[in-house]
Amino acid sequence: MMGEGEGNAFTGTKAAPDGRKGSPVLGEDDQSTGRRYHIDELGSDRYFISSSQTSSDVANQCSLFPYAGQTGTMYSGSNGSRYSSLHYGSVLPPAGFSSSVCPSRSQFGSSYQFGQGPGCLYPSYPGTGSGIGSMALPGSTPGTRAQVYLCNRPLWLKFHRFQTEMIITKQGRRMFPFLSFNITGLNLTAHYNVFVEVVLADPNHWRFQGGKWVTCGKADNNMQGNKMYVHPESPNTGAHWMRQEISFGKLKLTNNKGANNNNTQMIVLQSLHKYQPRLHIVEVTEEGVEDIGSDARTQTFTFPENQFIAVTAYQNTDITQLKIDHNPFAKGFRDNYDSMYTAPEGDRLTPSPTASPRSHQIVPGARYAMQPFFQDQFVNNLPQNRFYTGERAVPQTNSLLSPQAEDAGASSAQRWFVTPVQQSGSNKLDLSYDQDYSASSLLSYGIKPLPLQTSHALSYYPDSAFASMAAGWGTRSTYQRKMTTGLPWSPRPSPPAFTDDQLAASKDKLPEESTAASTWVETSHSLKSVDSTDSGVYSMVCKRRRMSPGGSSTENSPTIKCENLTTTEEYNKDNPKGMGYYAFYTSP
DNA sequence: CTTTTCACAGTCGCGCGGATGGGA
DNA sequence: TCCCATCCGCGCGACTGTGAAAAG
Repeated sequence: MMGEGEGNAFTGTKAAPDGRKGSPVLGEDDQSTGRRYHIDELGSDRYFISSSQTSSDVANQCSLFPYAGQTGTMYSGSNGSRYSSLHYGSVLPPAGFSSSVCPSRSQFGSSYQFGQGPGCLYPSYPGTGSGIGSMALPGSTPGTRAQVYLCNRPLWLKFHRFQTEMIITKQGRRMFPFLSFNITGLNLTAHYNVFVEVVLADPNHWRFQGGKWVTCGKADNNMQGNKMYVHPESPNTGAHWMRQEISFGKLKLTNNKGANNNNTQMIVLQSLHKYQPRLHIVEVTEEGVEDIGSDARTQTFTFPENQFIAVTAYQNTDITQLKIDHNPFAKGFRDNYDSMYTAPEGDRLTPSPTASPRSHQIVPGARYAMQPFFQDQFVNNLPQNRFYTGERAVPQTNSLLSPQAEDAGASSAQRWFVTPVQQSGSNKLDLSYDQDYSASSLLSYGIKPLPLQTSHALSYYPDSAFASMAAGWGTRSTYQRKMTTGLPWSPRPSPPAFTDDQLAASKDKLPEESTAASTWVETSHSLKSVDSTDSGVYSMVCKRRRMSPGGSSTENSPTIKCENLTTTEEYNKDNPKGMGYYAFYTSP
């Protein structure tokens, strides 16, 4: 829980000098540490921010993670953009948590509804921290401190870069990306309810204007309706929750206030408002009854990259394209589904990496071996007929980028040029991964330990070597290889199970990961620059979709390559030691 | 003019029923 | 011949974004 003062600190840290909306989360997210990229479908990409359980020095944790020092309120900036409240390693006032953020079930009615009723929209944000901090609530004993991994985090980040939009309909629309978590640190035999709550992320009403999201008046804080979605498997034991991914793929969003109370599968939202999903884990009795007064048994986790604006129709074509590219249900809207990868090299819509002047800078395959596949392959895989021709002059993306991001410019590409040494390191990454999740885990997901990787192949179709993962990250690879892949949103366990040994091993690794994470943070500046640059490029490239093929031009190729380079690097940067596939938020 | 609603086409997963093959 | 398990194809429903029309 954060104090109000923490909010200031957060603002000061993140505020953009030019007054634009800063990058409250993106930049830092990308710097996430301890991220281990998992060879799996997209749903298996996880992120965690860990407060090392082996360390009692909470303060130290701040330096270990990208969000370090990002304590703050839900939103503190005048423009409402500074709402992320992250406080790793923050020492939170227990009082604030227990009463307003982590109400027992009996308190649920009001506490979990905040944001709905008049006058209760944000009160808890600045004052108590409202649980928006990506951490569990204090009060839980060290032995029961949970850690929550955000699955498919890279995908969330992709959307977040353009300001995620979620369609809401009267009959309810599923989220995509959907919320999926892995939980560790629970008591194996204790029972828990796991549920998601969606709260307003800021007090503003938003509208899409001039190619970007801008605030437009105040949010309607009178919105009634269900804001909570209890996982259908609740209640269940800690062992059960930790055994597999906890997916909320069936959670639906609606704007139908009348169909809310009866339908626990739907969360009622208001269009053009920004929301923040939160995960709650509540320890309950075996019968599923929450122990009233046991506030400490509730833990709340918030991932800022999960924020989204509810819309009845997509506003940003970038988001639309990302949805189409990654949502299996939208496969029918993908362009050149069959043709683009079956065409000869020269005829391929997607430019060959070797044809790009900058292709030599593309990160060699070895480095991509484990991670890059998860990230942004969609860009270089996009058919050229999607390339943006400048219809929108103001890339909305920029509004999400940190200011320094725009400084780095082209140099960022070279900064992330991968050397053979790095390639070697990536091989270690493979080992690292195997250690963490075992080779059997890899195999269970259909991942070949592969010899992949010439730089060419990897940079061009980086995800092709990992078809299952590609299903989520580079759906194009699916086209290319015509491989049957698991749905990216499949709730199947990943890793298959957390054995006690694995959990223990995971914990043991935390300090090491944290160390690596710290190193990464130091270089975050340049990384952010990379992100910024490529985001801008992407905005230009993919602003419009479904352009006539004749409108495309291979002149875009260099730009594409640049995007490819930077984006892939973006998700490599934090993984110098091959850790980082899994990152998690944990209670302090 | 902006926002919402609706019908639509395409894809996918699931369940059902029939066909097939092996064993008792 | 019967029983059971497995495989395959079909149909249905769920799901998606699109684009036009309606509503405000």
